[in-house]
Amino acid sequence: MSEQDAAGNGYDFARIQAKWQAIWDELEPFATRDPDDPRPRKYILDMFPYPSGDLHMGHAEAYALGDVIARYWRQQGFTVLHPIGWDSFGLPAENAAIKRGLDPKKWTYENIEQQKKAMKQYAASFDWDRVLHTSDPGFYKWNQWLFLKMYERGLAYRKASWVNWCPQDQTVLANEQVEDGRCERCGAFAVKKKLTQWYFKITDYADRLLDDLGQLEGTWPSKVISMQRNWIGRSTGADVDFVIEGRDEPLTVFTTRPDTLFGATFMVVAPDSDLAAELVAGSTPEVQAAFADYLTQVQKSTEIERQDAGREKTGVFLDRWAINPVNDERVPIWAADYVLADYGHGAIMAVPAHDQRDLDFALKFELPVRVVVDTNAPVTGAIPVVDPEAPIDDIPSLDPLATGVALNGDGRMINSGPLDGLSKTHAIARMIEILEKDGRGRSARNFRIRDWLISRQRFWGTPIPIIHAENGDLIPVAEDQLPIVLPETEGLDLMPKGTSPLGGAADWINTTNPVDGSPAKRDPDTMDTFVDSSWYFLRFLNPNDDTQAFDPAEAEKWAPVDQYVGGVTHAILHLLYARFITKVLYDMGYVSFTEPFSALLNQGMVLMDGSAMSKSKGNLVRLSDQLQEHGVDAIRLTMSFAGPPEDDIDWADVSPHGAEKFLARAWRLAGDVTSEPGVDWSKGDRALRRETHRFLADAPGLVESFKFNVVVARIMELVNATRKAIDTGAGGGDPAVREAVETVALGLNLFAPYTAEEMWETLGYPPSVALATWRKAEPELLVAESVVCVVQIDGKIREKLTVSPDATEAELEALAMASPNVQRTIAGREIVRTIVRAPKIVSIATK
RNA sequence: GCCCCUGUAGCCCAACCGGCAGAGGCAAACGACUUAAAAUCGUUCAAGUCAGGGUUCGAAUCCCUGCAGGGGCACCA
Repeated sequence: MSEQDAAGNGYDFARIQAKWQAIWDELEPFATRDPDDPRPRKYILDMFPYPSGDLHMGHAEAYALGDVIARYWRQQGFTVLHPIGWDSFGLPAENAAIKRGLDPKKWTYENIEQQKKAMKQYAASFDWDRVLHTSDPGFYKWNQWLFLKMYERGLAYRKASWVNWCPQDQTVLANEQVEDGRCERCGAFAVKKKLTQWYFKITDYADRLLDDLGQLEGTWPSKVISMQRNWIGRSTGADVDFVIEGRDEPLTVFTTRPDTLFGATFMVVAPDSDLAAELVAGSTPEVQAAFADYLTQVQKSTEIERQDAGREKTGVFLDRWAINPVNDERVPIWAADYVLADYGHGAIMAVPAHDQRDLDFALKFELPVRVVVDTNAPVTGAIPVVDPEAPIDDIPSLDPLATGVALNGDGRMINSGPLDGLSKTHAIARMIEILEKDGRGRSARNFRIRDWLISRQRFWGTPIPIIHAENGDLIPVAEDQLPIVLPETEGLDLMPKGTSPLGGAADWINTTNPVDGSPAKRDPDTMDTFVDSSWYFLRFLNPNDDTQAFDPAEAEKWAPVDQYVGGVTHAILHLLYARFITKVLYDMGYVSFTEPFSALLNQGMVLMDGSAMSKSKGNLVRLSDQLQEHGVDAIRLTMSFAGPPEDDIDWADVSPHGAEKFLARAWRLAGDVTSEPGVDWSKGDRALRRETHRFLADAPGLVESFKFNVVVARIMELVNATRKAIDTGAGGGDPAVREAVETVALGLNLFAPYTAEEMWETLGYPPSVALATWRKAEPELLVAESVVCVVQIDGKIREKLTVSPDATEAELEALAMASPNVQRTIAGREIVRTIVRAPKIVSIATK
């Protein structure tokens, strides 16, 4: 297949691959076993895959990049933990079971075997001793343990609420799993369903999840940080209590604009909230009927319709009234679906003059609008503007009733009693003071993020370790009873029907109440698979320990993960959950750190002709075909060389064939080296040595800043220089040539491990190049003998001087002034300024 | 609507703190090899950095405006 192609000279990747796979299997160079290894440690982790069958181009990119980093740190003298496992619970296995009658367990583990083989062929330097599968009872036992710990702390709880339901997958979805109103997995429109479900209380950690993002600044992609910030969505403002006529309890609302409280002319409650139901119950029969109609209509509308900001406002008046706490005005209470039941208090004060949504609503239902901020007035920075007497200019342009545009900018308060004359920021602070003094409000914060819904009505997941007593009590399973193992699928109907298939496993679901021995049932639901992946990185430390989830002492040694590598598709879901669980484990005292992943690299996607590959688009490039055609090393190299790792790779723009040619070229160098190992480098050709050492000096920084494409380019340069030295210069026997080729092998180990091993062996060394250490550049070889100093006159280059690298500024200036070119150019001009930056540039400014 | 990122040869991409725009690759052209082509090897070619303005002795790099592309959040009070 490749005997005579790329190189025409016998570079046969298929032969090399087969040869080294066998050697690696024997040598196991990447197992991390010695607990007393004195070397510094690095934990390099690739996001573990779902066992989907074959590896695809996306895997190939991710594992190539992660492996560069793992191999790099080994070369730098670190002991590297680089494990792999499988995120092996989840819907595809179950769907395959339903569709094709396969056992999900069998399907899963067969796929894992296939992928494992492919990963080994791909030369990923994983520690194969530490493989884990989340679908092993030995793993999910600890998932159940984690659940119980969360339950003990009140962080796992059950509540009835409107949840996202996927009618296709017949299961609930977490908020994070709904995209544009659709199930992120199957694309079906999600619908709302009221169900009692298990939640993890991630909102308790919202502040810390947001604030700690600051620690990740610089080591996480700023894109991911901002996505998480957006997702958590903290707003600051105030809670304000409104007295309701005919109700003992006040109605509390959250607002980010307490300064506009004097402009609150009505209130709105979410129609699907308990509050609306209660208020309506105290109203007239006519209102009750109208409300019932409205509620039905709201619940029929899909999430998509409801989220369309441009859609016309709807609502019903409840014929109930509240009292504005600052001016004692009676304000009507409406129900409208632009207010969400599960944000804030499910109710708002409406300030139509200064909020577009409220204004739209007021215009439609002819509710009063009162301007309380003169947005035309100048705002003078931090100093409060206190001049209530100043005239309010240009009132008509300020009239939202006329323009239909709410005034949400800053300005000077008017019509607001004690706030009059203040600017927005000062008015907000002042209003909060007033409210707090009167006990009618307080400063408050709200979050966009909701609690994490973790129950799923599916079979292939971790059973929730809770027993339901006949009287409805929830009894956690005792820790020593774990794991609650999934029943066999034989005879079980896995068809989705809205309730968990586990409910149909009579032998399994029926149990006894551990308290009194009475009949009881197990919880029929399984956990979201994101629970598994939120702590799996700790399980790698001792994956077979059946006495604890992970060993805190090992965690102390290895964790947090030094470098995490994976796709940006998990920017919110997985990474947020893992951060959350890590903080919970910290609070419980199991770990001493609060962030799981110290650094994150998001690789881009592999595209074809500008769009994601898919069978239906007909632009699918099969990894197996590419490997067959060009070999593992060429594909890995292509992935690394295509561009910055976080950019998408368009397979139409890259050249695996070019990579293959280059590897053959590099490989041939090794055969042309005629000196023996151990020759004295110092006698070698100086120019080539300088190239080699420049590379040795620069490569580490480039790898550490993820400029893999540049490192590859630098290896290419070194290969080109070495080729030239062999053919037309020093010759294959020169020690500098051996030094250069050995350096190429060390560099290629990161990107093309098979070729690197083969070269290393040809050069006369025993395996493995992956365990060889990087060489230090010799400083004296890094200083150039001469450098070019540019002379600029008024920004234009007029002369280039060849000078010693340690020429002084005075020398350079003198040299520049002595140059005929310079003299000619400045003749008759007055020199205003001369700037010298030794040894690079002399810049002369004239008048 | 709010927020973020990116625009450099035909294409993918380099360029440290602002200091000679070019490292590498792809494509192309030419040459060698070949009866010829492919493959292979060698040589060569290329833009003044999206547009406009500003700061500076000096701008791809910093600032402002605009255009183009990509992404995140979005009836979140």
